[in-house]
Amino acid sequence: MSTTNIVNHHSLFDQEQDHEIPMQMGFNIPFPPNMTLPPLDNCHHQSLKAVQKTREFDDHLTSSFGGGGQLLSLNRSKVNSWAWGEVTGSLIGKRSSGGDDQHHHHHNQQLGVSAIKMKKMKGRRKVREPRFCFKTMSDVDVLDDGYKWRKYGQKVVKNTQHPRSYYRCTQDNCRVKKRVERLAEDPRMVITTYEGRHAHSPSNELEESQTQSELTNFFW
DNA sequence: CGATTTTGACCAGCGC
DNA sequence: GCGCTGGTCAAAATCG
Repeated sequence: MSTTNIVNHHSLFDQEQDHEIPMQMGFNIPFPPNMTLPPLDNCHHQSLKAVQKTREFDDHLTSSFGGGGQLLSLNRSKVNSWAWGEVTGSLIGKRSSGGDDQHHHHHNQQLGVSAIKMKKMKGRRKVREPRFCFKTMSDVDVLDDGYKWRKYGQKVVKNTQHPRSYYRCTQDNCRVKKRVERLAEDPRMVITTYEGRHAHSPSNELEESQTQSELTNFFW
């Protein structure tokens, strides 16, 4: 059961016009998909407010959806995403974490880079990549979001029972990553965190239902 | 046999 | 500096 809870969310969104949703939800961040610009901080807050207004989220942006919806919360980090890469847009320095990331993450995160890549990346600056996560009640860990992912790591994080899995988009030149873990306090919950934006479409030829594609557009 | 997962090693950042 | 931690690599194992 609950193969893709995400499908259930559709019922909540379908009355909305497709092109309206991303703006309202704030995930359509006004910077190009090649991620040369940071996910502007101020955009963050406004989006959340928009979410509340539009979707009647509560103050903590946590809410149960009706009709069997299982997306319980949405969260978007404004300062905790970091990456290495070329910078063609605005540069940003490191800023302190505002503690706005997932409540279950008690600290700032920085991306690790391999030694080889490190050499290549020498001299380049840090750029933040957009990141957001959501909590889902689900039996399956990996929700089908229309993209293809390859697992590249698994780690047991401190103070948690369940390991965290790391995935990368299989598309060439797409460095979007996601990680999946179960909430320690409630193992029924799956936390999915996306990092970066796809510079391509899901390209999931078959079995991409309309529900899924709509949701895909909605999120990323 | 190519694609993907598994898994320990390795690395950078951080706090002390 | 040292140890801890989370993120990534990469070789081997496994899958389809």
